[in-house]
Amino acid sequence: MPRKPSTQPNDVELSILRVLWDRGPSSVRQVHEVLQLGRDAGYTTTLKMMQVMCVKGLLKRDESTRPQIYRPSVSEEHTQRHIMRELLQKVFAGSTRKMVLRAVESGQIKGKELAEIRRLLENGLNFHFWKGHE
Amino acid sequence: MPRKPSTQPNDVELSILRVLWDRGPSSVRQVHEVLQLGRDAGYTTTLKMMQVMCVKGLLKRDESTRPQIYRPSVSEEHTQRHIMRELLQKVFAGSTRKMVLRAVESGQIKGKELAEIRRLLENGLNFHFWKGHE
DNA sequence: TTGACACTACGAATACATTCGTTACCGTAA
DNA sequence: TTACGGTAACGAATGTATTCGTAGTGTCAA
Repeated sequence: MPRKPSTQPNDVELSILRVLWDRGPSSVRQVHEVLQLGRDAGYTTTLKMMQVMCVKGLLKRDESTRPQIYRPSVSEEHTQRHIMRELLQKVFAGSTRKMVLRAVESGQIKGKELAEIRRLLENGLNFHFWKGHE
Repeated sequence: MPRKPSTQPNDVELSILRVLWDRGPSSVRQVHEVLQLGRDAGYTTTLKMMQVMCVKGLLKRDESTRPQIYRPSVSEEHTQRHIMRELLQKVFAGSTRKMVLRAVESGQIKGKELAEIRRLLENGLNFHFWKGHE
């Protein structure tokens, strides 16, 4: 009596996606070397993870080159949206207000970034407002 | 060659915590009945989960009564903060700005809640500002 | 063409997560 | 006290997640 497969990338998968999002399409070894900074897995572990992610549809692989090059098949933006939407329900019981507040709290915000956030929020809110969400 | 135990409550555990946070200390049956609305697990499954959560330190149990009463040993606020802090690194590469923006986007925001969010944000930002985060 | 070396594929190994079936307990109504 | 109905405890069952060891392939220089 097992659990159901997760719809979203898990922790390790996210760390791999992070590398690919930041540095663009890469070989397994390139990804692996960046990951080494944060943990201590073997090369074949990284390889296996990326192979599994291909099966799950999280990555695509270009086999025409050697070594093979992997790229994300999901965008950073889309993934972030999806995760936040799930979190909104699971952790914040649907309260956007509370989630936004916690998001703001979560960072050690510098004065400069603070102003930038404020500005972006005005845009974000207006955007939603004008989109017609009542 | 296994994985390391997760530091945070997983999905099912969160759904149980949600019930306890919302309705206060409850028996297994009470929790189970609320959960039934969303899924289809048996009573003993819910029981087992809550027992495991006690071992993990997520819940505490009052054995002086019958049926036994469970309460969260972690606060909703603390859990939300922790999850958001992790997410900030894993999903948003440390960009508070982007996380806040996605949080705002994630909800279908109504006009009334929109104003409230804006107000809370001013408070939140000022709070952080005055706390001295440069 | 062949050896050296890196890159791939496969599948075993093992802890974790989740779900139940079964059995043991408890308190109470009769 | 005893049977009954609900509650708890246990441990089995079975995916999933993660990690590697080992063996197979490909590339390229000498």
